[in-house]
Amino acid sequence: MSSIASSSTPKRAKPAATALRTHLAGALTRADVGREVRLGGWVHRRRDLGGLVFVDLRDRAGLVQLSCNPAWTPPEVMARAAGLGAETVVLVRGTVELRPEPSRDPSLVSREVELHVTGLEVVGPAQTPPIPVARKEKEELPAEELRLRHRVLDLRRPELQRNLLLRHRLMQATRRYFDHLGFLEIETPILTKPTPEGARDYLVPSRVHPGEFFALPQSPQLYKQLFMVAGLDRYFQIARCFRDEDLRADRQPEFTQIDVEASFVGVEDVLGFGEGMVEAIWAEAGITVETPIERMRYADALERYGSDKPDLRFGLEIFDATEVFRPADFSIARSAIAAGGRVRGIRVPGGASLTRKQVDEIEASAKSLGAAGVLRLKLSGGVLEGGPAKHLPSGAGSALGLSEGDLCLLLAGPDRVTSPALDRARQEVARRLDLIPQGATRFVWIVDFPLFERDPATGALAPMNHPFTAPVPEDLHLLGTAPERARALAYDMVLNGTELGGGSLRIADPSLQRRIFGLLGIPEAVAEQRFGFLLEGLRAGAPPHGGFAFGMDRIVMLLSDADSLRDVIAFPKTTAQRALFEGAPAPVDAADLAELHLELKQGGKCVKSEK
RNA sequence: GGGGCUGUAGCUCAGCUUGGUUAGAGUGCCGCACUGUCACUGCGGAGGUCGCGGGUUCGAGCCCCGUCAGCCCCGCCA
Repeated sequence: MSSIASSSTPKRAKPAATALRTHLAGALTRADVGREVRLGGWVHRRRDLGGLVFVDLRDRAGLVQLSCNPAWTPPEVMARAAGLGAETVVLVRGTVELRPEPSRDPSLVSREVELHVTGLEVVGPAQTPPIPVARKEKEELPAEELRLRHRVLDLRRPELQRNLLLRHRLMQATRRYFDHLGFLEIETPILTKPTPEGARDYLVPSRVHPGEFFALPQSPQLYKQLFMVAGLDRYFQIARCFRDEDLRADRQPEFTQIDVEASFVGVEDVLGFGEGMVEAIWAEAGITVETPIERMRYADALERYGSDKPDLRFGLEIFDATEVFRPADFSIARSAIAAGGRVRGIRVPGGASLTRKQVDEIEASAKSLGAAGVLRLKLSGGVLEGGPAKHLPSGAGSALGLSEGDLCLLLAGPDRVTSPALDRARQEVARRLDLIPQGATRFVWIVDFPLFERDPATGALAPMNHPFTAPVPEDLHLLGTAPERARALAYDMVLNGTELGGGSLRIADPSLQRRIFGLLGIPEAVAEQRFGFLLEGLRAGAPPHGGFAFGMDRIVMLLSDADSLRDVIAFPKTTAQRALFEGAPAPVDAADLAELHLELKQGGKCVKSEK
């Protein structure tokens, strides 16, 4: 386990020294040999040889071995050391010494030096821990439920401490970056107005105003725009956001965003800020980001990769095979094309080596996203093989661009269905053929998003991003004729198929904002009721402005190689939205509810008042 | 809201397929011994609501139904 102090210890002389200790245990080196030091830390492990007692002492910086030997340790200290239980907190005093030659193995967790103990005092007795902090090599982690229930113990593990340390450093790098560019870190309210945007709000009842509620913010979106109206010019915040949606490995009900907004900017300015930020954050993690970051239009991303968050670490680009199939007497393709769909697919170089079973699995994952089935073709011995082959004219193999040994996976249907299925198929193939280079980082900006999307059921327009997103100026004329074709001044940053963040330029003109609300079918009165305070701001004279928000937790997760957001958040919630350590949520006293003017429906339980 | 996986000692797991004597292992814990260990070693010991409830059966950790919890996915979510 590597020291977590080496990278975090500031360049001050004795950062660790306090009234009770002189050094960090894990930071002692050969240079300290001969020093009389005092340490404080946790008993990681104890090895009692009878006449000799060794203790691995752990603090934030790492481990050091305490050597208790009657030659230098008083008898009562020997006895105390022999009785130490795991995770007990002790203060020790002694001399730093080089370890005897044969045992001076720097690869040992307790390294080259040890402490010859002359004094030892238990200051924080500990119960036997219900889950182990000191794990043996290859020992499995305890069940996640137990890790979350006993979170303090879990947080003692160097792995989690390293994640939180990295998180801290990335946050500081973010702050330095924006500070240097003149951005002000300004806090926004946590108790705000309920603003339905699709996601569910967490509501907080008002005691003072019966029947009225605050909401926890889903993001500081409206407030940051108002900062621009106020003339603060450049704002950022590492902001907590709340959304009452179901969880995933990469989703928590409360999460942290790097939230940014700036005035008198164009798209290039904002993309530049985002690019510089990513450069600074990745640099802090020791990774150089190649700039400028590649850009791809939304339409191209969907056409070539089937997704607005394409993974560019491998090829397998989607191509259109509709013209090859159009003349063919092949009912699957024919009916799809007749219904306005297309035949699209991917060529897998050397993919003929995939087994039938593997391709079946790939098909199953495509089907799980709504695809009817996957057509397979492969070129083997110059002959096109596979289900659709006999319906295709000779030479179809080269028309499809296939080489010997290639596999071709095709889907027929509307893009709405085939795109996500092909995206999934790309990933499944890449994983099975090991096409993803280790350590590759492929950033891409996705630009030219549509302003609206149509609800497939009702045909109603909905904002692709949010209703304050500005249209591309050249597309303004489309608002009256074909609004679904209008593009937005919006952008997302994608890394390796994961969306890191996104943003847009906002509408500064109240009349354009009114027009957008009109297209969205939001009556003026409703708009005023929901977003009145933003609209009032716009009417007060708003500068052109725009910004973005990036998911901090997700960034830390990627850079710390964690599998779950829960490993980069100190006190996370379970997938059922419970905090096992604190025991939240919890029923409350009936009297407290009454004071909030709330009553539970039948089935709800509250605590009986004892007042 | 829907689907899947998991739940046995403090912890990690075996036992379940094919119901049948006293439910095992490693580790941790307790005791004894041990002067250079570092996953210390050796000997001994304690430790079980087989998640919970119901059912089938002469008999259930094992089969069936329900339920709770954790995780993963779809829906939802930027």
